[in-house]
Amino acid sequence: MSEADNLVKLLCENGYKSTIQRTMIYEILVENKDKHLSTEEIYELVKNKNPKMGIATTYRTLQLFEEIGMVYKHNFDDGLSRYEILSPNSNEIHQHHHLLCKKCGKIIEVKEDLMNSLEEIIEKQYNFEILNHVVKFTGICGQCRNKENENGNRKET
Amino acid sequence: MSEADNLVKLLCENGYKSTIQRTMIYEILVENKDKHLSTEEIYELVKNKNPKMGIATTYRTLQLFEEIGMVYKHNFDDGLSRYEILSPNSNEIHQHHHLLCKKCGKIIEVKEDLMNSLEEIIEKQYNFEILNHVVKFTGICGQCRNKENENGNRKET
DNA sequence: TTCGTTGCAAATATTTTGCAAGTTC
DNA sequence: GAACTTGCAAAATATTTGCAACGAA
Repeated sequence: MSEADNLVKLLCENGYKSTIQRTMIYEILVENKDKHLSTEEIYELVKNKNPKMGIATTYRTLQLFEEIGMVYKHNFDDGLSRYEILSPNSNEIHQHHHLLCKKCGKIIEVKEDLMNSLEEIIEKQYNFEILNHVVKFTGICGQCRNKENENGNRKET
Repeated sequence: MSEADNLVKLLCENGYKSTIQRTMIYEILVENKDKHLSTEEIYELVKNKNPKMGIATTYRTLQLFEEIGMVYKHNFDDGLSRYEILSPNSNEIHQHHHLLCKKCGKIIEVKEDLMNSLEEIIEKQYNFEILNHVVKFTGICGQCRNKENENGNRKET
């Protein structure tokens, strides 16, 4: 249970309460660190342990976890939101390079941090024909940063 | 109308017919080159010119356009698919750098191709606090490339 | 004429929300 | 005990599909 201390702390810091449901979802995410589980999949896994679990709670919890920066919400264009827990200790930017095959939908994860001549290397190393690529940065824009400073760090309602 | 020749050619090459609806959607996309219109928005714009237009056709057409590489399907996590026409003449990889604000949902487009020390520059230049970033490459994976060679270049059914 | 395409309506699928009951601090 | 959280069911939203009528080659 000591692992979950991190969760309790994060929730508390953001003005949220610790509940059995949130803890169970957290545990499932930790057990599946390296996967990209969908909301439905997470819900099913939690329901195995606690049959009373509701799907709405799962949606609400994962949304909350994203808000407090505990998970990353992937979008692989398969019509589902998929979540991956972020390492709590590192402040480094979590970097993921994914190769999404348009034909079979397979997701190939590239581990290395190849920002330079990335494309060339990927083309060769993975035999992957790059048709298109997108770089997305998620964060807080200037305007919101300013507002944050005005309002302190309170939770929105 | 000469612009649309490109559409007719692309459709024909892929075994599809040219229709009024496809042409109209193409024209709307060309008129809004630099925007990221949602399916609904495209549908509304086309319906202004042709009130008989159906939403299902819009969905089907945009799906088709993506398949033949005429458009890029953006995902900005706002629950909608957004489309942008791709320049037909250039074979270069269409590169987009987007700053997505998690709080207000604003999409800031970064025009420059800054792959090196990108983060540092963005942090300063846009006053954007980067929490996370993802690099996605869309294309064809090795397995599918091999299959393509076996099957020739036929349309899937 | 043949077969792809359209428009409508109904069906799916995912996610969100209202609300009463239950839980946490 | 006050305020937050849950579970259920209903609602909302986006997208897909069946099918008869239509249109393009």
